[in-house]
Amino acid sequence: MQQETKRRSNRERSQTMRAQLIAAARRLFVDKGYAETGTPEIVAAAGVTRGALYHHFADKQALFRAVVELESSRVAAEIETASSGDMPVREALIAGGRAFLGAMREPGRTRLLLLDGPAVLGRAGMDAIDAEIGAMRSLREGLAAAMAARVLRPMQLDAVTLLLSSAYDRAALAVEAGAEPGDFMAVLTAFVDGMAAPDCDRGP
Amino acid sequence: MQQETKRRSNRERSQTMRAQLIAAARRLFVDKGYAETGTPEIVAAAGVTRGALYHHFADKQALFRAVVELESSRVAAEIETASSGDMPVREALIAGGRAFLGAMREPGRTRLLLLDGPAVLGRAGMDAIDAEIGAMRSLREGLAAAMAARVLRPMQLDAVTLLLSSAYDRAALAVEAGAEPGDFMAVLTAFVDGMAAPDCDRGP
DNA sequence: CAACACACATACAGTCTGTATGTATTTTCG
DNA sequence: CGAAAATACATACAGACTGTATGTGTGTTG
Repeated sequence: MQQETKRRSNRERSQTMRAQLIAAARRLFVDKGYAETGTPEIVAAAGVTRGALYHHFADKQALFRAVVELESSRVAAEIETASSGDMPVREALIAGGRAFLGAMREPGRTRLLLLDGPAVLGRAGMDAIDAEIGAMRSLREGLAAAMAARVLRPMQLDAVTLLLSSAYDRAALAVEAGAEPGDFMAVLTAFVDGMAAPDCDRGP
Repeated sequence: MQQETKRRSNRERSQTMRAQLIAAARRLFVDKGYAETGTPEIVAAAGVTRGALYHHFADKQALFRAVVELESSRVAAEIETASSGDMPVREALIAGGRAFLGAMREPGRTRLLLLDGPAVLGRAGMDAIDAEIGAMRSLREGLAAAMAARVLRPMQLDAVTLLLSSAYDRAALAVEAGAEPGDFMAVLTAFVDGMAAPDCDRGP
């Protein structure tokens, strides 16, 4: 009986330890929220001590940030997979939005990204993450393409992106709370069409 | 030199004490956020002890809820003052929205109502307050009137209210961060017009 | 005016965060 | 290869905070 979990390189040890801590923290942050989750509980769930945590992360907030960044990138990946095909810009926007709502049904994502995230990291901090590696990045690109193709009227891109993104966020929260996704998709589509170039052709 | 702050009725003592605690807590919650503000600091600012706090409020969260409810009602009052005149329903909606953005420039309101509020009280708890005594109440009524007047297409009222409300919230955050209010009002107006009844007459 | 309820202060127990310090393992380099 | 340095992690500690229990004085009530 040999213990094969010996002789590991430092890089590998760090990687797996960080992953373990992030995974354990994610579970608890999702279940109980950031404020109600203590670091002793996190390290117990990960099977290590607080020394490991504070060696790899500056503080509890830095660990939370790592959890949020990972989750945010996963949501973005799902969206880009769903809206990558070469479809018309308006339909790509709608498809991306639908994919976002689907991705946000993964349990805990709304709490991490829409409730605790802004409060713990600040709205600016959360926006920075969202705009760089999160869903807002895809949305912004889609909107820019739609404006370039004259499908949408020219408007301040930042403003449009923020407001539409925020509406999608709230829709994700409502859907999680049991609302009918169709009702919200209808309104979101109306929002998009409200910015359409003025030749007045809404769908059937 | 008589001390005239003697002989006070119990009801009056409670009222002023609650008001003092709420005012002191508001200042600190706004400056440092809910999590970073301790109850010792709050009672010191109010010139009393923690005994008073825990006599009038079940816990720190209950005090925060009282702060949020007061602030929420003040915002709603400003909105209803601004959109009460008998103007056309669409213009009343726009005016109410503008009043909301104005009211939210009062320092600290975005943090209380849009960042810490949802995280501390939960989205459902915050929605309950907002829908009953906050800005969402006015918005919902305005939208219902617009649909009844066939100015807006019939859509799920809850969905429309939530999504538009959320977009206004984000606009308030952006304006506070230094963005141009006009850019955001333009997009918000486009959202409203996207739900307009299909006779295709947007303003100039 | 006596009994009671209320408003508030003080004291205490438990828990959490961040840091300082100690130890074992890995990496670097003469 | 072996000593020195760096890294990974554990343990111990100080300070702070929350909520509760308890004590005291002031208004209220029968």
